[in-house]
Amino acid sequence: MKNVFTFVHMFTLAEENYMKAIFHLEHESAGEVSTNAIAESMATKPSSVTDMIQKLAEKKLVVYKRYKGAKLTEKGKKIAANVIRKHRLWEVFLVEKLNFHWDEVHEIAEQLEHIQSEELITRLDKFLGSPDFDPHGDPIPDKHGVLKRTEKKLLSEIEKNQKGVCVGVRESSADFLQYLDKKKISIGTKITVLGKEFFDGSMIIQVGNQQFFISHKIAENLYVQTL
Amino acid sequence: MKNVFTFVHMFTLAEENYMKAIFHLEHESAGEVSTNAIAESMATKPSSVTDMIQKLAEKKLVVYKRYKGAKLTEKGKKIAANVIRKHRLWEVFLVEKLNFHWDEVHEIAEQLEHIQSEELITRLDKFLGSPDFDPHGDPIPDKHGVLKRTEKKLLSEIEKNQKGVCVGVRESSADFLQYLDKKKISIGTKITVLGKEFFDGSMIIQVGNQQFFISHKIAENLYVQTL
DNA sequence: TTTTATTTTTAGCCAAGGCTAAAATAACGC
DNA sequence: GCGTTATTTTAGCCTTGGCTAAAAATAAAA
Repeated sequence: MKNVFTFVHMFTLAEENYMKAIFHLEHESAGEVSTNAIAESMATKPSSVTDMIQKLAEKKLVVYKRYKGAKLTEKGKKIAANVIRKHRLWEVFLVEKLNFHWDEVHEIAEQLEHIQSEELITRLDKFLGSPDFDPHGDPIPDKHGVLKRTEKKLLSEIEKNQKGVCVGVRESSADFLQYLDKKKISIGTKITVLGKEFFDGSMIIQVGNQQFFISHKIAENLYVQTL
Repeated sequence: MKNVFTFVHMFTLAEENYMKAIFHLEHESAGEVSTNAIAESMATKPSSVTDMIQKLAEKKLVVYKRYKGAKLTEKGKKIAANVIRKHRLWEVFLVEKLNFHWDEVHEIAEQLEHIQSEELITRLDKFLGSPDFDPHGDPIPDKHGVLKRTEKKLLSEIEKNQKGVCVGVRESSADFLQYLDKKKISIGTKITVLGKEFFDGSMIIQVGNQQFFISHKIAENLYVQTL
């Protein structure tokens, strides 16, 4: 079977970015995605978003009804997943091969994800050993656009005395990633919840032989797989 | 000393492509580069070129006088050399690491050369072992924009019974590169001129243990270093 | 249900980077 | 030197993807 991403049409940088944003927003909360939500996530204006989703609707990449938000079509979903696949593969490259730190790669991958060559991605994937996850623990869609679903929970959701292994981050700002580094937390790190405060959701956790306090804000941005 | 390519301003894709084209044309024949020549090399219209070189002139990237063509300033030259540096480093990556063939890499490198991150290029260069030449034998400018000058001649310029080692190609179309492959000629291949026809410039050459005829057109597109 | 607030869309404008057609300048041939 | 030809520039238009301001639709509150 031929690679699903062999499209006749190419898409502009802007189009790809819109589809990617909508894809992410659909996964955060199911159903239609609002114009405002897209605008906010892309740091642009709602009026610009309306323009673009109308164009995408004409190209059958999203389903759109006035005032009712947008939703990717199957075709749109596959294109978005492919952009995300490229983004995450490049992040692996940057970290594994060029020794970048996980908080430095996002911006560069935002550019690399738009390079147009399926052959390039096929070879890059092979070169990297066909990784399943990017350096932040996010799953890499396969060449058909399928995302491996993982059994991950937010650290904030797990109970006192339970253990988990860090599998990803919900937010990947440099600030947050640098905080995690300072605390020696990275993908694969084992975390034990020693105490949990009901009032504000803060926790005392054990990482290696260190025990320390973390706020709810931290706990709700860290994905773990319970052990 | 700080890296010369640490510019405050970023340039658009179109601006970078124009500077690159002018850089190449200046190296083909010294002096000002004509509007028409730029247009032809970029497959665009002379009127579009006039527009752009006027913008580049305002930004002090080229020197321009109406009807007199354009010439890169020192700043423009450095920017162009940096784009070329990136292009050629990426070509090395594609061939050496991803096992692309030398006739497949140009298009992809045309896209990759515009990725903006000096740190990325610094690390890529190191990862590749700081190569001096790209897969077509073209020299890679150093981080200050300096091109190593090489003692290369066209095969068509060397005399009967002389030997040379192939160091590059003047033209790098897929057709030409595939012809060379068929004849088992690549960078590093030793070539001996067994005979040379004055009338049409054709030659009989020896490559490995094969002897064969080549036209002038081939000979004037192959760079060799005489032995 | 009516008013008010919020969200979304429309209308009209802007810059970048293309294009064509026509005008201006330079170069060539005699 | 003068007309013809080739090159270059200008003027005006187009598309993409932004923006603001105002209008319209929906949602929330009274």
